[in-house]
Amino acid sequence: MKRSAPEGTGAPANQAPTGDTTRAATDAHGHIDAPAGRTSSPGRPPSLRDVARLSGVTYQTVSRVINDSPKVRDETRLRVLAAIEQLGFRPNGAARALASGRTQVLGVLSLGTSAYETPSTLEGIESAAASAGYTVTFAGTRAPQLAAMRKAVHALVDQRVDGVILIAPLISIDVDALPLPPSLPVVAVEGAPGSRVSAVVIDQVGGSRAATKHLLGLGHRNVWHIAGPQGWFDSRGREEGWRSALAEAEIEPPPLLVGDWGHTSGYEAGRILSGLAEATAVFVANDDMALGLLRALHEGGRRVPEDVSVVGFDDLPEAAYMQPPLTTVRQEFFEVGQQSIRLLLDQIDGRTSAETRPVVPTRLVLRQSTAPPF
Amino acid sequence: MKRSAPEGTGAPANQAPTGDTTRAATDAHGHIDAPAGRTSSPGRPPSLRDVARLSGVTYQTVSRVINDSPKVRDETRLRVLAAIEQLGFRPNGAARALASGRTQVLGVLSLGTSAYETPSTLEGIESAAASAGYTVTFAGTRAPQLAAMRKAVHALVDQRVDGVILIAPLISIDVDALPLPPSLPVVAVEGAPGSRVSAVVIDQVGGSRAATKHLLGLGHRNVWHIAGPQGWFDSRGREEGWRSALAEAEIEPPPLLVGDWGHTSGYEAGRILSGLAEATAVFVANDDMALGLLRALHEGGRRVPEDVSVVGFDDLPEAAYMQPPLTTVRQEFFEVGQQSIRLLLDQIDGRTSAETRPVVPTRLVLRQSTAPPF
DNA sequence: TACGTTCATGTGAACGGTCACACACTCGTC
DNA sequence: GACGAGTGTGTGACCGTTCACATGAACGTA
Repeated sequence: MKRSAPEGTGAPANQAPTGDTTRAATDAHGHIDAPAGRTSSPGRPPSLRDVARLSGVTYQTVSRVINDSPKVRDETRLRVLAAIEQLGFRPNGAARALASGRTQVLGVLSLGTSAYETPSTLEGIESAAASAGYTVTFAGTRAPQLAAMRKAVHALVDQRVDGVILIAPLISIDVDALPLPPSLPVVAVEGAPGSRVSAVVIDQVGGSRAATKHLLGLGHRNVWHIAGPQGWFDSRGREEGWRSALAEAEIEPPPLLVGDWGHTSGYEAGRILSGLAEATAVFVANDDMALGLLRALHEGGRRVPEDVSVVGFDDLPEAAYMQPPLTTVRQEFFEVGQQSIRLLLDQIDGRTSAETRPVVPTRLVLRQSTAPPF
Repeated sequence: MKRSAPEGTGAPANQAPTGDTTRAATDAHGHIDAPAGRTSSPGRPPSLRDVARLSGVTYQTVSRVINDSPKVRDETRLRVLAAIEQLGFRPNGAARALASGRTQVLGVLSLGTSAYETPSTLEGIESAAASAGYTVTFAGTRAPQLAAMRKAVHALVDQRVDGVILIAPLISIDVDALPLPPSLPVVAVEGAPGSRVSAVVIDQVGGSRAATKHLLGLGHRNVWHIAGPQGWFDSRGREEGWRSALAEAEIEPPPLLVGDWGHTSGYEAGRILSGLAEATAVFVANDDMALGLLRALHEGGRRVPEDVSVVGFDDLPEAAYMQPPLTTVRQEFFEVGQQSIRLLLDQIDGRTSAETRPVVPTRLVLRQSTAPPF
């Protein structure tokens, strides 16, 4: 029933491509047509062949037109474009992909999208991809279990995406264990160093050093740190920056507090710190935890910045409106997204990019949550 | 270069259909090859035919196996599965889509993804879609201009997605003006009432009424409102709920303040309200603006909730950690995502869902930003 | 013994494009 | 006046599946 033979359109094949303007005019479909719609389709959307038939050329010529081939006479092109418009023709991506071997789709593999950073990075990815003519598909996993990740990879591979961006900032994720075809271009965001994939990294260490040194420079004798969960590249980098700045000042680091990125864990760390009179400066691994800390400090009767100075990391939009406005380290997530696409397209197009591991800078944004001690 | 004739296998054009088991056995390239990987592929990923050849059946049988057809002998199935495993075969989605007419991909059309609500909804969409065997593709626009939206729609249509979820809470967006094929299932999240698409809506009005009545119930003589930008369904619904609650109490609504959802606009509205002694209760259209308001009130020396009561909308994760913890109206974004997928799948599978316009409830979450006046 | 059934597998034709090449024309050139 | 070089357009094969149907073997049953 589906596969019916092409059948008597009644129109004899025209030999002279007259390009008759009169015809074009009379047939101008600019008029307000019946409410039903412009394409009186029998069911299946129009194909190259339908357009070809209507405009009196072969499907190949139509193909040339939709691909902007220069080898088409202007007159012909116009005729074809009119037919395309009239029929509401849109090329079939699946057929294209099958024939050409390229899908013009990029895959993003991530571990959940509710954190602020991910969607923001995604925006960068999406916009950069779009301007290069690519669409973006997501395959998420909430759990960083290998099995789930494999499944997500399969979804992408089955779709034959032209490239993959891997947002998997967990140290435990072994990129090489993922069932990615060796020929598939891959770019990792944060992490997976040493493996075959190139990566975009954020200058975590630099930002953390700047934050810690800022507090030290204010005159604090020591700086406490609320770290992110173990196993994250981000946590590690930030802790490292903090340690290195302290080491440089020859200060023995105080005990490390560890959170899980969430507000609550920052709050809990804050309960502990509230009781410690010597804790006059705290560098928190992200703004969310910093918010929790701020609240705990407030409840504990310790004023910020008079009694305790706080520096966060991320520069979320709300950081400027916290109580007090939070001094923090800004990360350019959008740029991360853009850069990762750039890198990926380089791989796809066989360009050998000079830098395989671009570092996106961070910068300290001073607001009102820090002050000299006393 | 790509289309090289099948060559140098030494095998003369075989007249016997490929299913020759003997040949398959001798020619089995399944031998343990160099550590490089399991598939000694010449370039192109393995296809049904490759698997068929290796396992001594026809491509059709392999097709049956990967589609779990019951009409395959167990022994055969095992043999095929082994070959699939050995070759690392993965079905080609494009070819599948072309032949079957279904892509198993759902499209999401939105206007940017950095707001909290969108990614959260997206998560719901993604997880529900995944468990139904669908992948999700995004087509974003930052600008709600029709031209940009059309382009995004085209990206989805060209991909031949099986259905579309439209996140476009702007009243001005005319769904029917989008170049969506009439046969394509579409579900809108919030809005676009009256058009051919079904929609998932959030009980904005109910939530707002609850918020306003709560403030009134506390003894406030009046309730001010900081609304979202004009042109959003959300803004409208929240304003409506507020108005209706006031009307019910026979209170003349105070002048409306209008923001743009951002922290800053809430802050600015707050500067105004700080100077107004009679403004003892404020219902803000979202938590972000509420945060700005809180900050402005603090700077203006007005205590919350002692001098001014504040209720927000959304229940962002940070609401509980604001200063003071914010009483707000909770929206279940994740559920919105799930519901929209459910509705969409109903359309795709031709199920006639009982409800075409499910309403996701909201609920007032009491915290510490409200109190009786004085 | 012949014969319809059932189960397992094979066959050929789509699906809607792209690719490499072949085929007319129309020129300018010697 | 035949010839090589563009142009623009057509032709056939192929991409990797699914679909509808054909075929063949094993099995009762008349």
